[in-house]
This record gives sequence, C-alpha cells and structure tokens, in this order.
Amino acid sequence: MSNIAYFPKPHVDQRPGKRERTKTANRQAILDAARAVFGELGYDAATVRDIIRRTGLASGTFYNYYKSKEEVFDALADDGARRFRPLLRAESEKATDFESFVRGAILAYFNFVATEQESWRLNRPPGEQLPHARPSPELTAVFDEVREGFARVLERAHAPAVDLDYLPSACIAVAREIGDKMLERRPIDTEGAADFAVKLILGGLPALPRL
Amino acid sequence: MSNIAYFPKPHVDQRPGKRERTKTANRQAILDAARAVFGELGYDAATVRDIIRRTGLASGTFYNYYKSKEEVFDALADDGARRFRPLLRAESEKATDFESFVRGAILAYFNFVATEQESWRLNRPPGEQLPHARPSPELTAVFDEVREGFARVLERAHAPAVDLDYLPSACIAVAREIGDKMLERRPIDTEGAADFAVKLILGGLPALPRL
DNA sequence: CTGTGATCATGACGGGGCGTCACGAACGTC
DNA sequence: GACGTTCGTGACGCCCCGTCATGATCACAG
Repeated sequence: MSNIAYFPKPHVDQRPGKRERTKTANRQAILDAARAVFGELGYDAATVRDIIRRTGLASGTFYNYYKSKEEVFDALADDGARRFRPLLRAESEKATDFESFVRGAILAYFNFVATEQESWRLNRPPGEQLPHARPSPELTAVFDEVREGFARVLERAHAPAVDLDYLPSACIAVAREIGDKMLERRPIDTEGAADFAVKLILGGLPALPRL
Repeated sequence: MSNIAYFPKPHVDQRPGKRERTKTANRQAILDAARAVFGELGYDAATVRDIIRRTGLASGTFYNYYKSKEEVFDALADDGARRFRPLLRAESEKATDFESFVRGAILAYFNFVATEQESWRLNRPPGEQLPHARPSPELTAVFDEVREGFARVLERAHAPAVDLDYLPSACIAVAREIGDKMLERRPIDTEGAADFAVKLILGGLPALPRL
C-alpha cells in the first residue's frame, strides 16, 4: 500500500470537484433506476418513490434533479434521442440518394429500438401504453434532422416541392408504428420491417401533391 | 292541472323503469362532464372529482359507473368510435375501387375529428398529449373494419398479397398523424390533408414487398 | 489548517386525490 | 302496503406527492 512518495494530488486537478461528481452520479443513478422501475412496473404504476428508493437516496433528493415522474421519463427519452442522433447523422452523410437515406435512417431506427427494448426489458402490463414523449430538446433535434435530411436530399434530387411539414411527420409516424408492431413479432425482423416502411414511403413520395 | 281522467299509465309500459333510466342518464352525464372537464383542464390535470362535481352527483357514485379516470376516457374514445363506425361503413360500401375507399375513409375521418375537436374545445396546455386510447371494443372494431376493408378491396382488385398487419397499422398511423397536424393549421383543410395522406398511401401500395 | 458561506441530502410533514364502505333512500315486485 | 334489492351518498383511511427546515459536506479564502 504505502507507495514511495505517492504524489498526493496535483494542485491543479483536472477532475471536477467531488460536489460536481456526486451530482452527475446521482442524476445518472436516478435515470438508471427510473429505466429499471418503468421496465418492471410499467410507467403508470411506477411512483417517484419507487424510483428513488432503488437509488438509496432520500425522497426529497429526487426533486433536486427532476420535477416529476414525467420529467424523468422525458429525460430518458432525451437520453435515447441523444444516443440515436449520431447514428442518424451517420446515415444521413453516408446516403448517396434519397432511397439510401430513408432506408438507412429507418433501418438504423429499427435496430436501435430493438436493442433498446432488450435493455429496458419492459413487462408492460398488456395494453399499457407509454406516453408519447414530449418534444424534448434532443427529440426535436432528431425530428428537425429528419426534416432537414428530407429537404436536402429532395432538393438535391430536384424533386418537386412537397409539404415538408406533413411528410416527415407521416414518415416518422409510419416508422414508429411499424417499429412497434415489429417488436411484437418473433423473431424480430428489422430488415423486413424496414423494407416495408421504406417501400411505402418511397413509393408514395412521387405521388404526393405538389405545392 | 286536474285533467279529465288522464289515463295514468298503460300497464305495459314500453319505457324502461325509472331505475334503468336514471342509470343511463347518470352514465351519460358523467361522460359529458368528463368531455367538458378534459377539454377545460386537459387530461392530466383533470381529476375524478372534477368530473363528478360537474354532474352534481356524489363522489362515490362515479365508481358505480367507471373504475377510474382512464376508463371514462376510454369510454369517451369508445363513444367516438361508435359514432364514427357507421360513417366508415358507409364509405366502405359506397367505394367502387381501392382509391375511393381509402379517400372516402380518410376524408370521413378527418371531417369527423375536425368536428369533434370543435365540440371538445380542448385547451390542452401546450405540449399536453392525450394518452393513446387503449383498444376498446368499438375501437378495435373500427380497426378491424379497416383491415377487412383493405383485405376485401385488395382481393377484389387482384392486388398482390401484402402484409395485412403492417399495412392497416401504417395507414392508421398516417391518418392519425396527418389528422393531428391538420388540426393545428388555420384554416383547417380536411381536403388537402386527405389528399396528402391518400396519395402517400396509394402511391406506396404498389411498391410494397409481396408475401 | 481553520473558519465561513454555499450547496445539497435528508426525512418528516401537510395537502390532496383516490377508492371503499356502511348507511339510508328510492324503486320494483308481489 | 310491505319487503327485498338496487343504488346514491359522503365520510374515512390510504397512499403519493412536493416542500421545507435542518444538518452534514464541500469549496475556498485567509
């Protein structure tokens, strides 16, 4: 143990102070506990105290980090969006044409939710519906990225102008819905689901009304 | 007042007894109150007691009719589905080909939600999200009707077999999403929204992967 | 090293919505 | 008109929520 002249601490410590460290640790612990609790009890049945109990912290501490169960849920969605965004961006940059963009994006999304699903392990009581995540910063960022991707790729392809509010919304709705349905099938076939969604969207696009 | 020999009551009364009448009246009153309260406070903020207070009934009475706020919400959705179903069926029967079926159904849906929206008058706090209605009897009936409509019309048109689980889900998702977005625009343009949704779906259909 | 102010974890507390239940009144029936 | 049944009623206990006064811990200056 007693090492020779272990230089105790450089006076200029890179790491943030202990205060800051426990802060981020607590925030993360609450997030992880929430993920676990939502997975086990379902969102509706879960309570703030179920979450905080699992961290060993006191009930009041929860409110130093999140205002409510909804907010921690949104933070969870935000976290997911934050991790998904680089994948989406990679697809967007890799894409050469419109089809490869849409296919890449949707396949990336399906693979993402499939693996997320595993780690969440949610036993949602049958029929239980997760609330639609409110538009958190990262989520709207993802949404905007999709919209921009559409605009950019469509313009590059000299495609006719279409409704750029309806179109991404519709595509996201399709992706979500097909994604959900895909998760209920065994085995989970992300390729097949993506093929369906992509062909629906790409086939429909040239038929859309022009502005 | 004292009329001449007002025949008091035919012994065989068609109308159900008073008991039954107040029962359905109460059930309806609660439903109406719930609609109003959800519209004014938003779903999340509303409480069972807000609803029952508006009817003048006692708090305990609520639970003689519904188990919870969620259940009365579902009943509301169920009621909507029950009123929408004949409209959908009419379109289904009126339809001559696949396009007229889809267009009729979607337009009917958009008009329906547009008028419903008016009578609900919801001031949802910005960003407030209604929970997705759980699959109530009437709602699944509507869903099934759509699925059957697809199956029937597609078969009649000798169209290639496609995934009849993904397809209606995707179409309903598109209709819902475009419908929501449509309601946020002024003026509300059901025709334009329907045109968009229909062309997306019909254009995409021939491109779908075949089983 | 020590004193000082700021930060944050703690858990007890009041508030409020929820669902139940024992009671009584209104109804249907004979 | 009497009896059994079906509800309406509102007070009650339970649980969860969000707050707050308190004390412990940390950063920092002297």
